[in-house]
Amino acid sequence: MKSSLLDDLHRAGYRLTPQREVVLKVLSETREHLTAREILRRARRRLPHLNKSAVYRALEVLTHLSLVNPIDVGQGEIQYELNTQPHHHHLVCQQCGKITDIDGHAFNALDTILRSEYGFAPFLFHFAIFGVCRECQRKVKKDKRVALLLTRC
Amino acid sequence: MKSSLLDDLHRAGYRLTPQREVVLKVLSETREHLTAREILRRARRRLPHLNKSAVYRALEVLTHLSLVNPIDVGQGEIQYELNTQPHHHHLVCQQCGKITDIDGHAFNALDTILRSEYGFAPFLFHFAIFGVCRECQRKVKKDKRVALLLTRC
DNA sequence: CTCTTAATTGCAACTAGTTGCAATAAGGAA
DNA sequence: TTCCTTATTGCAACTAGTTGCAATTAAGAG
Repeated sequence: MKSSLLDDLHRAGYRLTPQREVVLKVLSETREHLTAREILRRARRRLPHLNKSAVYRALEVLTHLSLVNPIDVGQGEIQYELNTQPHHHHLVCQQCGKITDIDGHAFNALDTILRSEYGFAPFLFHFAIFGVCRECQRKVKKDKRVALLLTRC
Repeated sequence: MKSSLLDDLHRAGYRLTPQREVVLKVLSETREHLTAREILRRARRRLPHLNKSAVYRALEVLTHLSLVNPIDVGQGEIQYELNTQPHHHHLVCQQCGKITDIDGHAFNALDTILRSEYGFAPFLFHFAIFGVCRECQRKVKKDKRVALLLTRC
């Protein structure tokens, strides 16, 4: 795994640094989504003087190599996960914050249309889609503001 | 239009303030996408002591009322536009930055699947989809880093 | 192994956007 | 109109994330 990472980096003109290695290692030790702050905290156990810029820049490179997925759930900090199962997405409920993972097939038709009609090659892995989950749809009728939002959709 | 805005606000429990009015007025005077900073700059011509927090909070409320669409093109500042034509989306080329507007029909299948299979009511208006446009797809083969990214999709 | 050079890091300053709170003001009731 | 309640504002401090730059270091060449 280490040599394959090295190859990936070199093929793309990057260098293998301890900072990049430790960021990837932290992500590979959990199945959770981690924020950059949490990644920094855990990575410092191994590399105590690691700087937050290095973490953000490592995450950028690893994302570029498709080893890591950033997930913006619209609640402040961006979350990162290792790209193990490709083509899954996230449904983010704007009422309760619950995140549901779904596989990629829901996006097949969209992908086809964008490529054929617009000649556009979309990056459709790891999308966050905002909306209201089943449970919250029952509750929202009590909330005037949310009800207004839903009627406009 | 002003009385309809007032109704919309009141129905949702909000108040009509000069700050909210001037933010909407600025957006209604252009067809461009404006950043919060630019909205503040233009709004201060009418309301010189307007504060940036008020602009962000007004944009939040107007978005909630579906009068304004925020568009995150992934390049720093979020852009805002008046919600005149509903259900259009934005294809953002990550190579050249070009933004192409598309109508909503490409999302119909996705919407149907999310509702029927997951019971999830998605907010699918005004999506920004990242990818590579037709023109840039011809150029990227020269760039090792981008080529690697494309082969992984 | 040493040299070289260009990628990368750490740092500090910066940006966009958010938040807590006291002061203000919208707007309904009398 | 005046009063009252509560939403909203302005401000200042804060957060997540970015950037410019000098110092460091990966890694290929000799």
